[in-house]
Parts: sequence; C-alpha cells; structure tokens
Amino acid sequence: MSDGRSTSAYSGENLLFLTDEQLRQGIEAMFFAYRGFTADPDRILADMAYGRAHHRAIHFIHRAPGTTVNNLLNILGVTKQSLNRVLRTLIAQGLVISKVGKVDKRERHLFLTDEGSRLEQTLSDAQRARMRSAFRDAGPEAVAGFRTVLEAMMDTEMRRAYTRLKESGA
Amino acid sequence: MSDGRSTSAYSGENLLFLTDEQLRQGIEAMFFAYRGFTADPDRILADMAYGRAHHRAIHFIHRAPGTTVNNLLNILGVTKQSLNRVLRTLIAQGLVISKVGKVDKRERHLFLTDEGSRLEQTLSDAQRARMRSAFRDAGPEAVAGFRTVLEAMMDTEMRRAYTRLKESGA
DNA sequence: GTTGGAATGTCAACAACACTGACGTATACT
DNA sequence: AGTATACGTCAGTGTTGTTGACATTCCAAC
Repeated sequence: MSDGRSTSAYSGENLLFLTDEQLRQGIEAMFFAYRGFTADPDRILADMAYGRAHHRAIHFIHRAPGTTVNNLLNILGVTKQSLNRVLRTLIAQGLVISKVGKVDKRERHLFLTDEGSRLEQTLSDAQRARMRSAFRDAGPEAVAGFRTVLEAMMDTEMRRAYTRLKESGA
Repeated sequence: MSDGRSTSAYSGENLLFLTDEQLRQGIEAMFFAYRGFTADPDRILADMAYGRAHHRAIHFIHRAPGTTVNNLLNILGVTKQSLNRVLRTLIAQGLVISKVGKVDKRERHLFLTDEGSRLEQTLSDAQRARMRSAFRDAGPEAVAGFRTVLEAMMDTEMRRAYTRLKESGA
C-alpha cells in the first residue's frame, strides 16, 4: 500500500480519479446499482405480505442463527420498535422462531424455520444471481476493487459488523 | 475483455471469486456501504423537513437543469405521484421552480433556485467527502473496479440513464 | 375544425416502514 | 433491595412509496 505502480501509483501526480466529476459519477453509480441490487428480491416479496425489511431480517438470521434481538438491532441499524414489527409478523407466519436464552433468560435467540429457510433461499438465489452475473462480467480484479471501495465507504461501526460476519463465514 | 491476463484471467480456472460465500460478502458489503453512503446527507436533511427523496430530486435537477417531470421520473424510478409530492414541497419552499414548457405546454421544466442550489451544494459536499475519502483510501485501480462492478449490477434501463448522465457531464 | 386518444402533470387516500416517547415485565448484577 | 439490561408493546408522527381519479394539452384521424 505504499510502493510503486500496482497498488497505489497516485502519490502526488495521478489524482484525476478524485475530481468532483469522478466522485459524482461514483455517487450516481452507487444509486443506480443499489436499485438493481434490491430489485429482484423486492419483486419476489411484493407478491407476499413482506417487504425489504423482512428480507434483511431473514438474511441476517440465516447468517447468524441464534442471534439475539439486540445483536440484530445493531446490525440492521433500526429501532427495536421497527424491528419488532417485522419480527412479530415473521414469527406469526411461522418463518422465524424465538427461543428464550439458556444462560440469560432475558435474551431471545432467533432462528429460521424450514419455511423461513426456504424463503431465504429463494430471495438470496435471486440476489446472488445478479451479483454473480455482475461479478463474472467485471472479473476478479474489478471485484476486489469493488469490495475495497465499499469497505472504505462504511461507517467504522458498520465495518466492524461486516468484518465480523465475513470472518465468521469463511 | 477477452484476452489474457489483466482484464479477465479467469477463463476456466480462477473462478473462486464466484463462490456463494464471495457473493454473500459482496451482498453484505453493498448493504453496509449503502448505509454509509446515505448517512451524511440523511443527517443534514433530518433537521429540515426533507428526506432522501428530496435529496435525489435535487441532485438530478442540479445535474440536468430544465429536465421535465417525466424525465426525472424515469431516472428516479418512482411513480409520478410520489415524485410530485416531493416536488410540491420543494417548490412551495422555494428551492425549485417549475416552468411550463414552451414547445409543449404539458411539460414542466425544473430548475433549482439559488436556495435550492445552496442546499444541493451542502448535501453533495457531504456525500462527496465520504466518497473522496473512500476513493483515496482504496486507490485508482480499486475505484475502476468498483465502477465496473456497479455498472454491471444495474438494470439495462438504469445503465442507459447512468451512461447518458455520465457522458453529458464529461 | 372537431373529436378521441395519448401524454403530462396534479390531487387525494392509503400502506409500508422508519422514528420518538413512554411504559411494562422479566431477568441479571451488585 | 435497588439498579441496569433485554425485550416487547402501545400510541403518535413523518417520509416515501403505491393506486385511483382527474385536468390539461397535444396530435392525428376523420
């Protein structure tokens, strides 16, 4: 990260990628791409009684089975009232179960039911298909750059959450 | 896009960047990064009576002054009723003016007022600051990859809109 | 030149999902 | 016993999306 050409050849001369115009293009790319990113799951969910908030909850419960409500709250960055509304419907519909903690009975640990897992699979298949197509078109080096920039764009707190998840799944 | 090493050295052997685990990390990176991406403007807007939708409208009116409502609609991908509510408040607060079209009187052409421009500046300064910091940390090659993947992730329709904007601003 | 359909934009009502604030209950810690 | 933590819930509000109904304007067929 400090030597010659390949990793950072911009110490002083090559800063054209930091012009306002380039930044603006990055901003707009982010906007349009995020729309594509959520489009497929949104389409699937529109037919059911669920929305994007349900998708997010299901995704992270799948990722970290047995996670507590509080943990999920931190990851999703919403209020407990907002999350609770979502969880209530998911539990009522039998997609998620909430188990009282064994060591700390105040905590509720969240799991997907079989039906919840099926929905998660459907949603993530759709989202992964687009991501896979984009990754394949762009190639491995572009993907590495993509990830590097996104990580640099996160709040430090979110980056920690992201890293923790990333490492737990490797 | 079809030759040897540098652009796509993955024809058949090097597909590890397309595993489900890698895709999942990409999805989560996108989720967390988008939160950071919108965080700064959101904070500024929270104090006023405006939200993210107002920001988007202001951004694209600034980008393409004199654009019609219909054009803006296609870019933003929302219903005209939804956009109209936002525009109504922006016009009422004197941030945007709407001029009846000269050749086609059904059309309304949209412009930022001085005050609207000031708000746009404030918002985009905040957003660009984060983007600049992320770009600088990541370096030019990563930024190129970032842009490549994002473009590949867009719907074709959105990619057209993005490209049109990109070229008009160069 | 009138008429009918398409395009453009506006108003109204409703749903989803976020927020704040306040409160209640159960459990844990000291 | 008293305080803090984890979770759930009720009530109210704001932003942003939706559909439906409607007015205005343009254009092309007649």
